[in-house]
Amino acid sequence: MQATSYDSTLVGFGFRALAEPLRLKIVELLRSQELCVCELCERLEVNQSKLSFHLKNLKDANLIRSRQQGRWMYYSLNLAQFVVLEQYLAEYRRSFDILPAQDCD
Amino acid sequence: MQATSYDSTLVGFGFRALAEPLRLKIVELLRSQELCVCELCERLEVNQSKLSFHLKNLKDANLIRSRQQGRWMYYSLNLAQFVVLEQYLAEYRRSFDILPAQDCD
DNA sequence: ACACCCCATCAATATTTTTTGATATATCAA
DNA sequence: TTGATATATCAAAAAATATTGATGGGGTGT
Repeated sequence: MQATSYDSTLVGFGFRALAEPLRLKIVELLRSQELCVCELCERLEVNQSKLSFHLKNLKDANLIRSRQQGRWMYYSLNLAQFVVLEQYLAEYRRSFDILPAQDCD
Repeated sequence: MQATSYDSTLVGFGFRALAEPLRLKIVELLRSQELCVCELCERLEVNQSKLSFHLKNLKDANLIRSRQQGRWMYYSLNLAQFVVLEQYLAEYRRSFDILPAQDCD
């Protein structure tokens, strides 16, 4: 891929974060609304510890942000990072110049 | 996410396939050229068995295609599936209407 | 036919990731 | 302060994924 500014490692972390079904559900829920952990627990029907693990994973991948308010922790999407991933993939769309393989023998 | 036509499961498989560093390297190599397994082996400096495992994974995710010619197997990108993933992410870019959380207490 | 080569697959092992349950921390309310 | 609640973290177990080395199928050339 030609010289670009993104960090391929971070992109990898992003895809890895989205690779888990529960985490994909989390971001899909957050797409319409910021939510607190307890709300996510209920809607996804998972225990709090498991949810916390996956939220941390998404946060490490920079896909979500957290905001504490009193006892509650609210999570929301970090859309900028979704754009980073989208644009990484968009580079592929522009691959008009893929060469056929050279014969191997 | 509002009603769309893609299969969220397939999208998940796609992200999962791209979540592995070696597989990301593979698709980045294929971006400029169709390549046979032996060529990929050399360039990535991995053994053939390992490569085969990851190629199968990418193929199951519909991200690459294979073409046999004689003894050689040539792999190339399936750009359409990259577009599917890109468009999945593009939906997030359009999330202007994310609501703040309702207070929990 | 034979020998050789490219690649896929398999079984065993190693590694990574996830789940679970327990515990810790921080906040709030009384 | 005390007790209750929300969330994070930790260690151990479980599950999923990846690696390795061996084997086998199919194609090629002799």
